[in-house]
Amino acid sequence: MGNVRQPIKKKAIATKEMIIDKGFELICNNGYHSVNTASIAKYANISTGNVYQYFHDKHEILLDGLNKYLGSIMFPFIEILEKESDLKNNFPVAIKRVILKTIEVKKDYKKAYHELLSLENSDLEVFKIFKNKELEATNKVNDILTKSGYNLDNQKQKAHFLINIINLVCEELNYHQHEEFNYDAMLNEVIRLLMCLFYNCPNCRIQKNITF
Amino acid sequence: MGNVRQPIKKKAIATKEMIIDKGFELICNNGYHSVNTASIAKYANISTGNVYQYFHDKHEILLDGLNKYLGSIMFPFIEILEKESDLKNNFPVAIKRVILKTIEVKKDYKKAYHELLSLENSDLEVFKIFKNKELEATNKVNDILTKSGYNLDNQKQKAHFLINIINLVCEELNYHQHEEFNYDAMLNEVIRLLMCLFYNCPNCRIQKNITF
Amino acid sequence: MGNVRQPIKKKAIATKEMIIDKGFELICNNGYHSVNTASIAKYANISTGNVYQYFHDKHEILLDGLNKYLGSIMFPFIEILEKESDLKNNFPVAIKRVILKTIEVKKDYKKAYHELLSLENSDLEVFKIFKNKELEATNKVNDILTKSGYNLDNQKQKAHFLINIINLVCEELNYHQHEEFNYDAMLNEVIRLLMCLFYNCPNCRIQKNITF
Amino acid sequence: MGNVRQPIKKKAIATKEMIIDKGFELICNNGYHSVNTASIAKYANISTGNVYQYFHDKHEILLDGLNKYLGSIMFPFIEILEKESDLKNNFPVAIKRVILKTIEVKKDYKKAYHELLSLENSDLEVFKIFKNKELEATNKVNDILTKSGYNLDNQKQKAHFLINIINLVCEELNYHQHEEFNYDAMLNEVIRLLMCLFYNCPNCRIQKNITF
DNA sequence: TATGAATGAGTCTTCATTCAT
DNA sequence: AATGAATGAAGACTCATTCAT
Repeated sequence: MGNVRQPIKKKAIATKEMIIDKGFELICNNGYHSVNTASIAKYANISTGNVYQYFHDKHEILLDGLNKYLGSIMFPFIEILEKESDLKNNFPVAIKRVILKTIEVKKDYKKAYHELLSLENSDLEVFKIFKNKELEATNKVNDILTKSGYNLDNQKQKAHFLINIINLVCEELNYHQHEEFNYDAMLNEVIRLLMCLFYNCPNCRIQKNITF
Repeated sequence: MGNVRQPIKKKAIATKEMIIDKGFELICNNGYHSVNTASIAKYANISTGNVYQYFHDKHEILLDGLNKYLGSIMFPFIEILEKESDLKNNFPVAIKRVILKTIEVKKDYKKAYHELLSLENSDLEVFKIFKNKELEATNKVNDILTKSGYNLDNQKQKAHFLINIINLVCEELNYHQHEEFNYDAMLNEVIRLLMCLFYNCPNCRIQKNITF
Repeated sequence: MGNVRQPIKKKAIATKEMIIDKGFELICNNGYHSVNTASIAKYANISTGNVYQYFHDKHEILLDGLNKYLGSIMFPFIEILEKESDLKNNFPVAIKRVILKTIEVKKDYKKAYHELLSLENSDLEVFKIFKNKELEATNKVNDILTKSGYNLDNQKQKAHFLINIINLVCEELNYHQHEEFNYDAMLNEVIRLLMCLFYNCPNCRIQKNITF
Repeated sequence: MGNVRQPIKKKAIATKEMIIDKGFELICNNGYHSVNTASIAKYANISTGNVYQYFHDKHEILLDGLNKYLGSIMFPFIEILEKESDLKNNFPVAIKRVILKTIEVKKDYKKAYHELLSLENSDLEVFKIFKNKELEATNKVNDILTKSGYNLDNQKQKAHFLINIINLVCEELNYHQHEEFNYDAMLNEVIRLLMCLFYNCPNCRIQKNITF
């Protein structure tokens, strides 16, 4: 594998970014295995060889693209949550709004979403980036919760769980629609569950003492 | 694409099954893209050309393998749950046992699990098989719940949710370990959540009436 | 690097040999680096892919070709020497005849000769094959000498030296002609030297006792 | 192919020499085909494009390097021989010393030696430079012999032969070691041969009159 | 002169599929 | 039905050289 260059001149830096952006776009839309370096070069308006000035191989383009964009594709939820000013006193309404907005944002990422999940599960390095981004997201949510006045046992795990639940719901609603399901009811159930998770529920408190 | 034969003689049927089994095994362990037809043929103890007597193409082997084995790989949970005799009166303990057993079973499927998730997200036909199997699983769980004496609102959705949550937890515990998390606490939280989902919780009942 | 097949059917065995023969011929005539697998395939009247059924890569074709042909290209001398019936009693005349015949045979290998020497010096595996063939040749010459009635000190080294000297002369006369040299005289000098090497020369016997 | 500049300013001359030196060093150590112009430029501390200010192509760097350094790599023997003051009266001891010193010097050139031999045999222009340098060396040795008081028939050819034999021995001892050979005996045989070549040997004188 | 970015033809290699027997 | 040989299109990557600044 040849050496790669660090772009120095302005135009070259732009070229490198262009390769990441266009390459990642193609990969997300058409699938990593269906995209070849020639098409990336063409789409980025450069020659094939130029790709290899800045990247060891096609894979590296993918990884750079993931590091640049994965957060906003997989966890747009964070940014949306950050804008909720009165989360603690208004949890169910706020969280429902957040979920619905997240679903909307994720609608644009349908193809990318599937392709990236596919890569996460077939490529160890991609998997690691996912884990890192997920951890980052968890920490951010935890911070938001703390800033919003929460101070819970196992709060970080709960933040993690929140993220996973939201993503699950978004997947269900955006990509996995089973026609016979009543998704509105499901959404309310989910919010009820999250209430149990984030608020002291006397019933649940009792259950806590049950050893299982 | 040549025509394929429907095997009639016993030996031919056995050959076809052998191709499915060995091919699917190789795909699960090494990845669909890394396995070529020559190695499948070799592993199945037949000649390369003979594969195409029974299958239009490599892809068909995958699909047949999925139809045959996907259920037991992705939803071993069902079989385990079926054996719990006293689910309703003993939910938290029973469900914890079920989860732990499921985790154990899934440990053996680590490679297959990732590869199949990868294919689910990159291959529409695989995706459809997943959806079918998931629906089947949901219906079975719903039946089990009914037989166990449950009669809940949105029971099917809840069954669906139960499956998703279990799978999420198994993934977390088997494949996605973040070192800093306390997985024991997380497991208990999950069970608490499932209690909220399957039992009337006064606190939650109140919340139900909140419009969000 | 993919797996290779052992040809089983007659035609396939012929195909493999054809690849070795035609590939080696092209390499010898045009140079290893100038020959590509496509041209080998074309010259052997097969498809590019078929080359890789029997060889891991281009390099393996070279090595197989060397093992098959290097001996007769580099050491045709042996076969020629074998035919001399009265070597011991007629050494100078016989050895001159052998040298001249060897030169004639080697004239046909001019291109091959240079290319192979080039590869010997740039490719460790080729180098090793050269060494093996050279040792083989040395042993054969040693046997011929013994059969011809020689029984000398360090006879094997002398055989080795004989080969090297012959090759040197052939190179000089066939490929390295400096116009200003009198090659006929040189040839006679060489034969004189070989006499010194293979016969008891009183003068030299004295020198033997000199410690240097 | 663009035109090249003849460097006039001191710095430019230094740059050109740097390219030759560093380029030739890389080629000798890593092989002509494995070294690319980018790495030569980098190693010479200039930019890629700048190489082409001084050289038409990569090949020209090689040729310039050869013209500059080939003599001292291939024929260090000359310089060593030049220092022997009493060659004629002390031939066997002197020549043995010369050979051993030459072997020592050549030990440092192992990689270069092979690479250059490889190029000699694959590149006609390189071949020509080799021939020129060899002729130069022959003439120098001839001069040394004359100055040392020799006045032999075919003295130039003998000088040429001397060089070739020395190189052969050095190769054998430095690079081609066959474990089963007794190299000390071989060295003595070689010196004995050279005695036959450079001194009137009565036995051999007789043989001279044999017509073969 | 010098820089480093850009070019694009060329090469090896893979593999699903088809063919001949 | 079965074998294993053959096909050939396609893709990743290299690198000497030229270009724009």
